[in-house]
Amino acid sequence: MLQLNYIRENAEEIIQRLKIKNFDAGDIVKEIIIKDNLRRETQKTLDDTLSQANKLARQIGILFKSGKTEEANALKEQSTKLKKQSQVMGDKLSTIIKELNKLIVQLPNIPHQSVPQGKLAKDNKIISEEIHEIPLHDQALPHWELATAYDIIDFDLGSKVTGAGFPFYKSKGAKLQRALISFFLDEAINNGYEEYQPPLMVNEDSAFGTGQLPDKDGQMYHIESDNLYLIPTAEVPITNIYRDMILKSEDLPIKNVAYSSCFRREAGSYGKDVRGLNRLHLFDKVEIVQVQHPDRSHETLDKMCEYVASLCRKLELPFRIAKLCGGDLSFASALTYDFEVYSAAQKKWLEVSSVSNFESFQSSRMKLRFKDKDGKTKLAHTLNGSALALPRIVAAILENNQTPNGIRIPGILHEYTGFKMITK
RNA sequence: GGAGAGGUGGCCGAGUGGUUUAAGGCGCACGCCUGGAAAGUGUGUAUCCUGAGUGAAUCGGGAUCAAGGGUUCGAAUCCCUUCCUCUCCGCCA
Repeated sequence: MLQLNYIRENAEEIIQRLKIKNFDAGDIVKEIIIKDNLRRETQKTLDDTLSQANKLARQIGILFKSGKTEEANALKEQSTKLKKQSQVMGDKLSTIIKELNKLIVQLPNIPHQSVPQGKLAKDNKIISEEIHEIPLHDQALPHWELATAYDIIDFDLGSKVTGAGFPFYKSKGAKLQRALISFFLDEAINNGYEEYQPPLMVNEDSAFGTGQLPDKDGQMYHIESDNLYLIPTAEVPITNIYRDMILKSEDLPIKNVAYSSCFRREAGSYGKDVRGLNRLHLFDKVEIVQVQHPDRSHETLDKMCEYVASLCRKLELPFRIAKLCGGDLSFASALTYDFEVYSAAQKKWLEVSSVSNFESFQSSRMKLRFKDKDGKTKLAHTLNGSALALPRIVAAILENNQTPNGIRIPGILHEYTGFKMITK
């Protein structure tokens, strides 16, 4: 969420820069400024009235104590009147504030200066590519067929027991999942991240804090009886650790890593893009989260990207990095790099990680602040990235490493899997 | 799930309707003292909104004692609702 002061002072610039996100903020910003003026006016009148009432109440107290009951009773009448006034104004003020918040929450984060123009994913700018030849044999199969052929993932069983998009992983398929999770966690820990194991459900405040509510409401599973949300990513609980906190500047950067299941309704997606592991309602992911000083957050974003790239390299996967264009950038993000690995049998690039700097957008919602060296309290910057999401990595590993004799496991994982090949 | 006790500043803790403008302590920061330190001593020590000044210091108003509502001229204090913590019982991996 953008800061009210910032909107007030930079209205024109905000409108211009949000155009890169293909968002027309003109009307909303105008209305915010009008509402905000009204808010301040109303607040001033209310505060003055309350101030009078407070003074009177004190006087009455003193009069009662010194036995001047009649005088006190006379003042009471005045005080009652003021009270009624302030009640009316208070209601008005809270209505205005509610309306104002509703408006502010509609504004997406401002894209970083470097975000390229564009509307769709095809307008994203590929900024680097590390590819190598994947020699596939004649009978090469897409991963969903490999999964059945080697009996390592069972999609039908998932459909029977739960529904589409909830696969079972079996035997070496299950072991491969565990191996990847451990590998990703160990790598992150070696890079200075602290491991957390978060709750898989969060309350409404947390879902709002990281920006899932109100705009992605339908994408989360909601448990109505307890008003809890199943997390779509560990980003939500891990970032919300710091909600309503004022950190010390020496606490920064905070580097956390968490493995979690991720639950996504994925309402409205069908077709060949969702085959096999390409899109699931439930999947596993290791997520890295950082809280950083505003001056250093973009430097940190680059480091996080370099880290994610190192994972792809170690897994011997061809990958490329795209800087998202304005139109593809998420609501809360200022700058995002997408990582895609090449899945040879599908002949497709699969998105496996999204590394973003939210700048102060999440912090503002969460009231995540820090005391800077100059003694001032400022909003911190938050960043996160998948490092990495399992299903598509698994898809790419299976497809790219298939041989007539079985599926080869990348060397770096051998100590985690305990086997080098998946055979029939 | 049932019964009971609670939730006060960074932390501990006093406070059951009116100089509480939240005591006192610890911690922290700065100063004094000291050859240096400890001890001692003094001062300061939340957040948000807002007005004047003005992108500084400063001065003023309002809000916040888990959250929200209510009673009252006046609420940390009384009442209601929700959330959370602890103890006992029940259930249970």
